[in-house]
Amino acid sequence: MLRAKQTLPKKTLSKRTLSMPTIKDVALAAGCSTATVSRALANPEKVSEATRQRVAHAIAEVGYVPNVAARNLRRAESRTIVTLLPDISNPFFSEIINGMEEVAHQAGYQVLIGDCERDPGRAEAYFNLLPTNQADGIILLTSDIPRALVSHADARADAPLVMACEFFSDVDLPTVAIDNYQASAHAIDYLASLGHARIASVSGPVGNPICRERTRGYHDALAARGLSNSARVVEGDFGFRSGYQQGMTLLDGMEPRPSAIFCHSDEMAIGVLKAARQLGIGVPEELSVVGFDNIGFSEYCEPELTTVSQPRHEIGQQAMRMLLSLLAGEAVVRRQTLSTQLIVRKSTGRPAA
Amino acid sequence: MLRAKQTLPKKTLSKRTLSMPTIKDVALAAGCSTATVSRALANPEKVSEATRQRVAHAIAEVGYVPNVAARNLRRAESRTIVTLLPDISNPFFSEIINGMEEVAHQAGYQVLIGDCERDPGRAEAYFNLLPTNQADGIILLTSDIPRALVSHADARADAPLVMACEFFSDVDLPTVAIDNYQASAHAIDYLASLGHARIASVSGPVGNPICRERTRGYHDALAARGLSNSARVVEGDFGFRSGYQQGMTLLDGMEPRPSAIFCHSDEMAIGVLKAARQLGIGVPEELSVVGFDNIGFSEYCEPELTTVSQPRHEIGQQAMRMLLSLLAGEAVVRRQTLSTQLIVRKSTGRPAA
DNA sequence: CGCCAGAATGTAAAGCTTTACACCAGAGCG
DNA sequence: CGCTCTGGTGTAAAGCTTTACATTCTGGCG
Repeated sequence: MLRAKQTLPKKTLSKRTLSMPTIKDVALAAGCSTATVSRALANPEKVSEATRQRVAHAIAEVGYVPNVAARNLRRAESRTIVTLLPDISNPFFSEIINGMEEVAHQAGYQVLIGDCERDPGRAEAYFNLLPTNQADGIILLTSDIPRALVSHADARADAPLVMACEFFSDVDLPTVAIDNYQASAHAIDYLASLGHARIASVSGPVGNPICRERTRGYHDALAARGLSNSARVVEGDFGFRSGYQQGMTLLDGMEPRPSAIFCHSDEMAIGVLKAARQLGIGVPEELSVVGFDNIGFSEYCEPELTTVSQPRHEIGQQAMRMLLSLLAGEAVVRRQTLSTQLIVRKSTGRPAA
Repeated sequence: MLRAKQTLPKKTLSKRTLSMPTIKDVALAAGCSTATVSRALANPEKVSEATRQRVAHAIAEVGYVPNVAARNLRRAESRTIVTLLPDISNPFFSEIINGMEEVAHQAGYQVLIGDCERDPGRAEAYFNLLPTNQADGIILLTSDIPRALVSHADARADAPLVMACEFFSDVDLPTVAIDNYQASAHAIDYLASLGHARIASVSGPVGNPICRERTRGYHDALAARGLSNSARVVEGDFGFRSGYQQGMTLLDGMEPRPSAIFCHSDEMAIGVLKAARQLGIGVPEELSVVGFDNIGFSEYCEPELTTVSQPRHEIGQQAMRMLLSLLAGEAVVRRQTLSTQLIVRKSTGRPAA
């Protein structure tokens, strides 16, 4: 079907059939210099009203749209923020990302999502975007990256790095997160108040600081109720499968069997639910299960999951705001703690007997 | 804690404390011109072995890393591919994205994820990245965008646009997808072969071409079995909630009640499962449910979901390969169809009585 | 009236790379 | 020996914008 065109020189112009108008064309049309056009766009207050008008007209007339690459090159910035996360397929992150994008776009920034899926090399590649101005800042949604990448960052108080949800035990970055200790303790307290005396926990990776915090909250809350001797923590990886496996461990192997299980993620809680089902253990009659994150599924599993909800959208927004402030050279509150909420659904109840 | 530094001029150098070495520095160190350095990197075969060595050394010595912004400006490209999707929080897309990123990174491209979450303005903004060389191409994972954006694209055979999963009824873009008609017909056939005679369907948005295809497959498969008169299709939006609501419509309102429901997404199928549970309808004894997509959760719901699986990773890979070929000016097979698989789990069985 | 401040604008360099073109030397060949 | 290639390299322009600095002009003030 190839129409006309055929007679073209070679195979040039696959893009930009007619090359886009540049700032020069605008200057010509407006009868002023390129500098003035540039100023009219970037610092309107430095240009007279009349000129501003003429420039605006000229821009519309020639259909000018600024070449961002050239601008970024000159300004030594990219207007791009990278967010590093361990696993893009975990729905927990999507709402956070939405929050981030919302404020980023409003400020004229792009968000580049960096999936590190447990390959530390990836993280390094993304960090390398920083010194070359391919990215202006990074928001970390994972602490599972080579420490060397960030270790020097807490010295420079204005390094364009912020953590969201997670944190490092040894590097002090600006952070927005929840109080994991509190949230966990509160969940345990809730279970204890229902009468549970044997409360086990499926933790996330024990190397993960937020899991440590949660486990600390778990132990302390148990201790406060004098239930320390029944404590039992097993390790998962936040995913369905590990929840199922560890659920089996806790429910099939142990004697006496726990009457409640607190999980560090909804996916693992749902895995535990499956294990219980398979073993013929009724939830919540014989076993209570609490998850963490309040992902979409948690309302649709059987039974609906009691879980700790984080304000994910807000976490994303705040983290991005914090990073943009950092980039603007403004002072920031280096630690923001947002509140959680225990959402009680159908997977928890009083223990049998 | 602010160390030394305090005595700095103003607040300059927040980045690039020591400005990065440029290609000039390398040229100096290697005793050649910048052109030669550039060639040594981009077209090694055009440079003598000896020079190549010297350049390599010089690069290592001065710690040079190319300025991508400058390169992109000069080359009028961005090495960035945008993928437009309707909803980032839908886990269906994450595996596709992984596939895309895999081949993109290998080829030195970045993937920018564009979440259009039902705001058509967003899509337009992303399309505008194309003429300004902020993006080199777009992969569409949604057909729900203003038609004007793509309508002229099928004329130019080499427009850097490809569709994955979805397609337009009226615009003929290079596409990689499954055979939705087939896949749907196969699922219905499977249900019919179990003995089901009243098979309803929860479709995705009826304006969506892939849903039309699936519904066509549904009707034809029914007709082939002489079951046309029992056909019943209701519309959802792929999400949990709509599945639940339409499940209620089908199961609570209708007489006689369908004995099987075929859903256009796993989320909706899981919603139907919840509706059935709430109405005390046993699955699979009294009702069979089939989903679509085989998302992670489908193995962990109750009962485990029978579903149509798409090769998501491969779809992502192929789509990206196709786009990169397009960009390279190579000819491409404009329509790639990948095969699906019906994964039978526990949510389907022979109808009662 | 002369000078100065300040507003408005222009000039040109800088940001870093790629690449068209020119140049040179050496090889092969008539 | 002279010519033509060709492989290897250098020069400088181009890609587009921003911005430091220079310039012009105006009005105000002493």
